[in-house]
Amino acid sequence: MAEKNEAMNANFVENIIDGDLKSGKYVPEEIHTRFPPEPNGYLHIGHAKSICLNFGLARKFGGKCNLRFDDTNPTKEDTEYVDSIQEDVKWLGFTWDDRKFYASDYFEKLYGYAVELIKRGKAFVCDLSADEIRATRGTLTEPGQESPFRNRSVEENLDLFARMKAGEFPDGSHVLRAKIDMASPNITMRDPVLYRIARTTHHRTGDAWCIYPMYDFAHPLSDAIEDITHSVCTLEFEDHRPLYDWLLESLGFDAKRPHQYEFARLNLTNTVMSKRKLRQLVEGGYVSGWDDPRMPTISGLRRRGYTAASIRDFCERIGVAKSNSLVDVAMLEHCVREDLNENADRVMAVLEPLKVVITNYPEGQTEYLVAENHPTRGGHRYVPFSREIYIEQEDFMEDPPKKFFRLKPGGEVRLKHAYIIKCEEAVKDEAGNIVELRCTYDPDSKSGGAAAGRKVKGTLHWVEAKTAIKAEVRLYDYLLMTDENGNVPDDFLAHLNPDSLRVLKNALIEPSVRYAAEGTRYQFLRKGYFCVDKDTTPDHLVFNEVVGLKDTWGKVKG
RNA sequence: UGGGGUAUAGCCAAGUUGGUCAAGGCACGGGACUUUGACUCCCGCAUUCGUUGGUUCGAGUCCAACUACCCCAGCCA
Repeated sequence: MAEKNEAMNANFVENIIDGDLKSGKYVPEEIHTRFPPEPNGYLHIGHAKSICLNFGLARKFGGKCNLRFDDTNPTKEDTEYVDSIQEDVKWLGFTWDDRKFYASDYFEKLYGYAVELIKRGKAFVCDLSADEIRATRGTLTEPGQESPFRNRSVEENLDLFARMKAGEFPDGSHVLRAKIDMASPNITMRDPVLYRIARTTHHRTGDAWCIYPMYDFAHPLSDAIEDITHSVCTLEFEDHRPLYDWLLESLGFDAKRPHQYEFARLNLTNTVMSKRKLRQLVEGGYVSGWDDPRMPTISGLRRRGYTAASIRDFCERIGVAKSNSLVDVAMLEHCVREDLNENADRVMAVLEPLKVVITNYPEGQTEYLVAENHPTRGGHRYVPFSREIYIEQEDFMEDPPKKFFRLKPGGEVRLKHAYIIKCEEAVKDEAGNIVELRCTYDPDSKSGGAAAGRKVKGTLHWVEAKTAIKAEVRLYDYLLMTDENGNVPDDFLAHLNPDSLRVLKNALIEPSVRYAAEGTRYQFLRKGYFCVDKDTTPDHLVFNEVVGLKDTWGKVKG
């Protein structure tokens, strides 16, 4: 299925690792990456790209990939998220074995490194307020000014830092800063803050600490502690690489220390990807939750019916590079279609039913017709057929355009797995709406029968009236509308698609799916792929549309 | 007259040290097949690699200048 990518091109990170292997810097087993989410939100398809890259690299080279929660900011983090993140990574098909770590595991060691940095004269405690630090940082074009506390003695810094840790100072009164260069053109290097005081209960360390390391300090050291060789992150951290290197070198890590490499994050058409915007959609009630099937979250895609394999395949196909890009969501859809075409059983469901009475079919008779479950993988089931059936409303037109291969007055059409029928009459109500079709069937045209060879142009799906199961079917369209370039404008809430969800309460489905388990995926013949939703109960089936079938006719008729 | 990045078809994206190199996928168009207008299968889709110069027998690949876009002034990550 979706994993036949041996021929895929290597991305630039693989090339770098290849180089490190060829130069003898590392042997394959040493290649070590990590996926470092902050547990402050749900994972989305953009994270999937990073997960596939990091775990994929380790798998490809025979190394390891750690799962590491970057939990250095207790004000935003919660165990709710660490649980969902683990579930999502596992579901995507990756394992960290016994290598689940937390930056908070290293708080003690990190503190030690900070002390060492002070001893080496490369960090100092600064008493400036946040506002003062900001005011003295300079601008993009002007250098900053050195803090008046920059030249404190090592002893004084050690004492102050210990007292920060001991809780002697109020939040915000002191920070530990690296002593680098206030005139650096790279703002990240202008004596960056390494530790801040925050009396917040941490989801894992509780109230043990009142000082917490900043990402820039914790990340490179966590990487080093775990023997990470290739620390892959997104483009916006490119400016931080000099600091990453400075810290490791200042603390004396050797030539095999970790190195940071950056790639472009994923952008998708018709989608927003930032945690902030996704949160707005959830909290504003625009969607039903983080796992709303229209959300680009892993949990949303999973509920929608996307397979893990199709998401992995997608991540493989889009590649990994350094240029900002916007991937057409059609690529993602293509990946599920390909997977489900191969792996989903076919079944017949009529989404918007129109009753058909076959007038020359014996009243009270029911026959069970053989129906293949899959065109190439085989398997079969029996579907009931009798005098009254339902077809799709859109499959009948009283006055159709040219090339309409479906039912029309006097026209013939094949019923999949069954007979050829001919439309004799369209029955209307007082308002002129077509409410029922009266047809005749050709008994010799039975599917698989001796005289089944007769060809008619169209083939329709259908369900038998008495045995059909009523179901709720949820049809989806893109949550957001885009401009001509495929971009969702910044005021995305003004571009919500009002028709992103359509609920059909009167769909009718063949009886074979009555006991389908949550998560089961089918192809509803001629319509698309559908997945049993978790809202399903023993007497109420609910399906989500995963993705529609490609529809050439839809394009023709416009 | 801050720094860091990126520019190859509508969208992703390959192009090792310059020499049939303009891969592949998505989308799109045409055709074949079809008891899913699906699938599958053919065929088409950049004389051109952001621009302009230059080096060279030869440049997407080297040099120069220019242009466009993205990121950075959290005690967020």
